[in-house]
Parts: sequence; structure tokens; C-alpha cells
Amino acid sequence: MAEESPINKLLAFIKTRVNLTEDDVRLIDDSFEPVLFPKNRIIEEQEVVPKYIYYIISGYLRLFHYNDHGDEITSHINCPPGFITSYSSFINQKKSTENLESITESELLRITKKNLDRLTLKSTAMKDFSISIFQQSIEYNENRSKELATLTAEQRYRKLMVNFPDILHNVPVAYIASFLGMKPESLSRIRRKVAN
Amino acid sequence: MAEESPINKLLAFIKTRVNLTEDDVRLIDDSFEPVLFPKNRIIEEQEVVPKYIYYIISGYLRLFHYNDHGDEITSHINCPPGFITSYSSFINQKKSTENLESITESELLRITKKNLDRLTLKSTAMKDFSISIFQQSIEYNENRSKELATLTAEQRYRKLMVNFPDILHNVPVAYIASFLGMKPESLSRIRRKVAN
DNA sequence: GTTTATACTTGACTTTTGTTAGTTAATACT
DNA sequence: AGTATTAACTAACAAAAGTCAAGTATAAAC
Repeated sequence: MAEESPINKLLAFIKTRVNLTEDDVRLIDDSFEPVLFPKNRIIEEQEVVPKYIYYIISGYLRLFHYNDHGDEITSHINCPPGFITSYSSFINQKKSTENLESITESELLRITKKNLDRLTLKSTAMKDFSISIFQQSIEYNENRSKELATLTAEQRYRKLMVNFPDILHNVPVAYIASFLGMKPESLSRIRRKVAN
Repeated sequence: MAEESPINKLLAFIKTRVNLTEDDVRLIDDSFEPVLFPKNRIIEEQEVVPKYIYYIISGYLRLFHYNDHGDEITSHINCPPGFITSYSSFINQKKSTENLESITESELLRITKKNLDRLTLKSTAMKDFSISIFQQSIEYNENRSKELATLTAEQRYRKLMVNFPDILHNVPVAYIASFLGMKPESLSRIRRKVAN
């Protein structure tokens, strides 16, 4: 029976989507590097080419940037199981407009673009898996756009609570408000209303 | 000197991103099919797997669906130069949640998923080009999410006018309002305000 | 443990956007 | 051309979300 190491968790996640040979498993094992970050650590910085894509073993992370007034805008929040990076910048290996930051202490598995390319060349299963991850990112953003365009602030909050009920215990409400496209004061009011 | 046929327009567009061999050109020529649609024609239907991705030679098109109240929600509007399809559904060849409709009379070049796969297998340039189109779609939706989350209705309208100044002469304001995530009455008010 | 700083909430008010209903303008039909 | 139909605009009001300025709770620092 497989030990619950970070790599085994990643392998289990990959196997929910594609079938892996023993060679695939060895390649994956060689390509990903485990890292641990304390809370509130900037992991990838804006104006810099993102070096890694990260699989989240534990912890909460976010992508954010500064708007014209110097306020932080949180564009993405994620937790296990899943990957996080500034996707379009990582794929194209061009400067990111976003910072990647750990919100809580985070156990991650990271891989460089170069090693991911090597991995997807050597393993057709991993090529399929990689494509599925980026397709999922397209779907995610199409859906996020749709929700922001059509739902009220309260409806967006309710959907988030259904999909990520634990987020409130781990992520500051100011980040959540920004991610949902509203002010912290508005989220506060909505939370009070929804609670009763 | 190249004639301004639909295929030559597409080739010119592709050449702005990748270099094409003579073989590539021949393959592309064989793979895309020119089609003409009158205005207000449903080209791909929701609940059906999208058959083609379309390169727009002329005309305006949109993606839309019906919400719980039966109202049309326009999630995307496009015009030349560029492609249009329900991306995530087309890539995965699964049922779309969106209708693709011509807003004005539209000249298009279409290609099936099967032929696109064949084309990208035979031509590395077209593989690179294809990837760049899907990467652009990721960037587009990331940016659209950001704008919907952070900009006011008026700011979103102003940005659209800067980027697509001709859209008002070709697309009903009701579609534009829906696309911008507001009601037609709000857009009407904003337009009057911005005009003065 | 007390203090300090930060995060979150609350209330009063303003601004923005949605709603409803009526009017005008544009388009389609015969 | 004249009528019917649909699209777009307007105005008055309601609801939602933002702003500003407190206050309270929570967590960090000493």
C-alpha cells in the first residue's frame, strides 16, 4: 500500500485523470521537488517570469497584484487538490503581473517549465494530463467571468461557501472579498445577513 | 502578390505569429472551409458538441446562453481578426452550454476538431499557432475576470469603446450590456453620460 | 499578561446599478 | 407608405454596493 507522501498524493491525483506506467511514475518522481513555505511568503513575484507551477499538498495560496491606487487585488485563491501558478505567464514564460503568496503554511510540489516540457515529451500520459490541467484553467476562467458578470455579490459569496466551505477558517475575509469582486465592508454585511 | 481571399487573410494572420512552409500553406488551404452566414443565424447550438472552430473574415458574432429566467446572457462577442468557438467545449469535444450566433452577415473559415488535430500533427508551425490561440484564450478570460471583478460598469464600457470603437454600429446594445455584465438601461444611462 | 497593531464589523450616508413602466426611435411586414 | 413589432431611451423609484468614520474583536509583539 502506497505511503501518503507528497509525491504519492500527486500521483493519486494524476491517476484520477490518466493511467500511468511505471516509467511515468519514475519520471514524475524525478521531476517534482517538495518545498515548504511559512504563511504570508511571496513565492513568485510580479514583473518576474514564474519559475514553477505548484501542486498544493496542504495550505492556502493566492495570486494578487496592486491596482492603480496601490490596493491589493486578489485574483485567485486555491487549496488542495490542485495546481497554482500565473498560468498564462508560466506557459509563455513571460513576466507575470501577479504575485503568488502563501496564505497559510503550505506544502507544495513544484516543477519548472523546462522539466514539465521534458516530462510531457517523454510521457504521453503526462502530456494528456498537462493539457487537461490547462483546459481546466480555461473552463475555470470562463465560468468565473460568467459568475462575475451575472451574479450579485451575495450569490457569488453563497456559491463560494458551497464549493469551499473551509475557506473562511483559513483565508482573511479581505482576500475573499477582493477575490469575489467586492469591498470587505460589503462582504461583512452579506455574511451577517446570510448567517441569520 | 497574394490575392485577398479568405484563405489568404487567414494565412496572413497566422504568419504574424509563426513561420509557414509551403507544405504548411497547402495543408491549411486543404483544412479550412469557407462559409457564409446571414445575420442572426445560430451556427452552433447549446447541448450539442461544437463541430467547428471559426476564423472570422468579416462580421460580428456572439456566444450566448439562457439563464434560469430564460433571459439571454451574451458571454462573448468577436469580430475580425480572430477565432470564435465555445473553446473549452470544442477542445474537449463535449456538449456546449453556449449558442454561437452571427450578429451581422459573417464570412468565416471553419475547421473540425479532427482536421485541426491532423493539421497540428503534420505541421509543427500550426501546432505552435494552435497553442498560441488557446493560450490567448486563457489570457483573455483571466483579464475579463479581472475587469469584471475590479472595474465599475462605466469603466468597463469605456474600455470596450477604446478597444472596439466600431462595435456600437454593428452590435445591439442589449448584447453589449449583457456582455459587460449590466442591464440595457444602465448601459443607456452610461452612454448618455459618457457622450457629454 | 499587557500593550500595540491589525483585522473585522458596524452604522450613516452616497453612489451606482437594477426595476418598472411609459415613451420614442428604428426596423420589419404587407 | 402605413402599420406592427421590436429595440432603445427616459424617468422615478428601489435595491445593492461603495465610502467614510467610527468601534470591537483578534492576533502579534514585548
